[in-house]
Amino acid sequence: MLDERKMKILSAIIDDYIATAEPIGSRTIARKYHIGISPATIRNEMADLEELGYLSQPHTSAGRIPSNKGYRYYVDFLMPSRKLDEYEQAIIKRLLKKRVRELEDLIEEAGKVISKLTSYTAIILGPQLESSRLKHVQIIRLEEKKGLMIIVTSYGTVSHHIIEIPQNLTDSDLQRISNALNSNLTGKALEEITQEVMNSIKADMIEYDNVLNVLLDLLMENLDETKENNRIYASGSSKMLEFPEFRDVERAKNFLSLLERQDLIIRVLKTSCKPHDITVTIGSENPWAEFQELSIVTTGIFVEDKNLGICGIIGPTRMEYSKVFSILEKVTDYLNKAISSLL
Amino acid sequence: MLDERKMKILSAIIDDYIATAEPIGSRTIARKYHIGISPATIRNEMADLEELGYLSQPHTSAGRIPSNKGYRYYVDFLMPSRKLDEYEQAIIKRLLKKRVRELEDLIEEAGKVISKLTSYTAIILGPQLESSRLKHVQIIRLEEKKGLMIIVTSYGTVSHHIIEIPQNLTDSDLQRISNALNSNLTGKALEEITQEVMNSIKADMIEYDNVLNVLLDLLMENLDETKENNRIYASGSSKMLEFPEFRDVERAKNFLSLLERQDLIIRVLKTSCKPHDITVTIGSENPWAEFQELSIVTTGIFVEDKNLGICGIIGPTRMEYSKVFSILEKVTDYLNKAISSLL
DNA sequence: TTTAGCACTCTTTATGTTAGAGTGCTAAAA
DNA sequence: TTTTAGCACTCTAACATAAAGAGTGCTAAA
Repeated sequence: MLDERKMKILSAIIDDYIATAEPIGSRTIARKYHIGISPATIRNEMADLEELGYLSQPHTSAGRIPSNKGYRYYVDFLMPSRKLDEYEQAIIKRLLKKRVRELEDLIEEAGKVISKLTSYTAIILGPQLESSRLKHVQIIRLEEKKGLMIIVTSYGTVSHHIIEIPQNLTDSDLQRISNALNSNLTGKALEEITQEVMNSIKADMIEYDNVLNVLLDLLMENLDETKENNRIYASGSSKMLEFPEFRDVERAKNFLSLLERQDLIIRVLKTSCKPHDITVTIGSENPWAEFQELSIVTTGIFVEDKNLGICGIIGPTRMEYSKVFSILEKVTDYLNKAISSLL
Repeated sequence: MLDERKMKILSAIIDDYIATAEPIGSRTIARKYHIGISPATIRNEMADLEELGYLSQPHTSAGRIPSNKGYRYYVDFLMPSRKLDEYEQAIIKRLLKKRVRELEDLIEEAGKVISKLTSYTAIILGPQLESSRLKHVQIIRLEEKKGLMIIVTSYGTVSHHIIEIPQNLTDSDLQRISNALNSNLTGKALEEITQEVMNSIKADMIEYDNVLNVLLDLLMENLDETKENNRIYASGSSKMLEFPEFRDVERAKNFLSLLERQDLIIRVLKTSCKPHDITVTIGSENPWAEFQELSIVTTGIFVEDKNLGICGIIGPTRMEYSKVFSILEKVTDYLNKAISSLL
């Protein structure tokens, strides 16, 4: 644990660096943040902080910048808590008022709000449906041999799939099959609906024999597709180019291509996100090398202990953590309320 | 009309500039493209071409670069037609094989293929549903007071909307209403379903009186939402940063924020796209100033004379037009086939 | 323990210089 | 009349050099 004076200095350096993106020297600290000690003393303390690993120096005669360890200490102990200003409050409140009828739209809107308010890139991972329960299945005929299979989950997500209707099933057959599927499967978690369950349904309804087989296989397939609802919504990526960190086009390009690698982003979000808490992953704390100079702040969206998605922000390690925390907290707060009213 | 020698020179300059992004001088042309005349003669011709507006000079002692007018002439008269290589053929063919069951997925895939093959940004505007016909409407009950309204169009697009089911309608009521809606509305183009049509249905089914009113209003609302299916899919934007045109971060940022302005992009696509033809809009030919240094190549996706979407490429004016044309042509070709088989 | 003073380091910015590419013009050649 | 060689001229990009500025670490005094 650092002593109070070191904390003050570290805090001042990080605050300043977050604001200016420039290495900061002893003189500046003494002038701008009146800690009541001379630059020389600050220099000594800074040398200590560097030795302890909280700061680093781009080159011998430059000021100091925070290291990842420094940011970590800042986030854990030093970061001031921050109230939202009226503008931010207003924008977030408007989220709730938007006429949104589906979970996915809501989540997308939330992403836009977050990126708008923070200027960082918001990444939102849609509802994880493994633990959702099946609410309704229905097969509707569209044409002679084409139908629509609709799957509704307890999270309010709807997925539809155009399917081939085998042979000459009548409409009432379809209805009966739909009913049977519903009475057997409704209320089950998606992950509980396994091949065995399907087999037992098949056994119960041998009258339809292989026609049913085909439909059940299709359902199974579509359920799997539904489960893997790993759609992510990223918004506000162009704003990131305003940060001096990305003044170099090469870096900007790397960042943007990173965002296009959906699979990687999904894994990162999932590993970094701890339930019921805002999690920060700073630079090299991230196991993927591509994120060396980026920080990720995530929080889960939970309603009734169900994980309905992950809300994240990705930005340079020099990030306004304090602002990001306050906004992320508020948005997920509102999101939770909005979702509850939606379910 | 230019004489043949001027055409050759203009052609060489544009080909070279497209490949290298460097102003090109008389000496280089004489060396690389053996037209059989000396640099001095080429210089004279270049001065003529500049006076005619086909070329311009970044500064007095630099080579020439094509002007917008030059590109226009190139695209209209000079551009070599180009065959796809095997790799490109293979990638495009794979499009058809992808197991895709919905129009929108297909369109999205096509966008990815285009951006992959061209390295420019592909922008695809989803099916314009105004002229599509209603294929099926159905209301399904999910809970006591919640239902799902499903709208299927003749283009194979499905849209669903969670709605409140008013009062205590029974399931068979819902079925009857669905049937009535279907028999009255199926086959009608979406744009034909007006308030008047709705009113006449209301008149036919007074038994349900205001309950029906509510549902019909909801349907109307949702149809409107369905019609405005202006979803665009952009892919491959990060690759654009590799072009020297975007080596300046400021330009890169402008380009990326441009892409985020969906409404503008939609308008641009719609105005630039002429039916059944590949259209090129070069730089300032575009009425929107933001596109000064960009070119847009678009083509409509038509099946049975119905516009099912617009396929576009956006890139720097220094674009490999020839390549883009060949790829765009082939992709929409395949797309048409794939869509026909889907409908 | 703190601070003033100072020599030293390193980057950034400005300035000047040079090499190279390309042009336009003129006069000779075809 | 058209083409070409030659040449003076222009402009940029690249490099070297110098000066200014910011910041440090160390020493010695407070």
